[in-house]
Amino acid sequence: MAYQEVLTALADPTRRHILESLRNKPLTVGQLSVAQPVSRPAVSQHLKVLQQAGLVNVETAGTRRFYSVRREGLGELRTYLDGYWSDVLAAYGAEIERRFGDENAGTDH
Amino acid sequence: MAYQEVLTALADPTRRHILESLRNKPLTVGQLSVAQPVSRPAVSQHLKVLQQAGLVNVETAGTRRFYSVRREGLGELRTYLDGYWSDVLAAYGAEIERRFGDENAGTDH
DNA sequence: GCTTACCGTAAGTCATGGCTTACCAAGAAG
DNA sequence: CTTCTTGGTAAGCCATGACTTACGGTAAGC
Repeated sequence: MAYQEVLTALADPTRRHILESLRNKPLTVGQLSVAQPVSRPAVSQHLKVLQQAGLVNVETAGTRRFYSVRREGLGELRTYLDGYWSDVLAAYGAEIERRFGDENAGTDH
Repeated sequence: MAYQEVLTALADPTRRHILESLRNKPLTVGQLSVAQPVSRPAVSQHLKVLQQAGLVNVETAGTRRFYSVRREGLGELRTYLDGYWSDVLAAYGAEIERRFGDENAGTDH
């Protein structure tokens, strides 16, 4: 749910591959497994991580479980990145000012 | 440089903490170290990873090295997220269409 | 020149996490 | 009811990577 968990979840190549597979439509664990180079239990474990990070949803249909991308999942990460981004930009401006403002003190450009 | 490396770099809590410290202004390795719960060499190693991921810049000043956030670094991650996001949104529309379009074929609501 | 501050690298230790096989539970099918 | 499919969980193995101490190399200060 927190952006930290999202980043941890997205750090693994297999999990990213799973998300890529879910990009177009919901799939079952079995369907996801055949597209992955790892075993089905491994996929299950990855799906658990993705779910806890809020990146996927599950929908049970009998014995099958359809996983789909949770659209709000990336929201928190995006919010964090936006905030960070603006701070970095402000810091960049301040750095410029500090350097060139100092070397020619008194100017107002 | 690739988004994979960015995600891997951002997955570590200490590296995120370092990036938080650099959020407002450039700092030396020593300055970064005192703010971290790990040793100075550990910080150096993390900075190497961050640099290879394109997330930080270095500026040498005598024996000191000032690290700062590389603004284009986050851009790559944003681009990746944006691309993925748009596809997911499109797939969501298609999924809605597939379900409600199918279960009542012929209607146009 | 000598010493001190700054910092990157090497080598080794140890925990984390990703993978496997084995197992178990629940619904579908016959 | 029995059998097959589907998939989550447990236990164990092993590679990766995060950390440490020790070292070396360069610039600054005296």
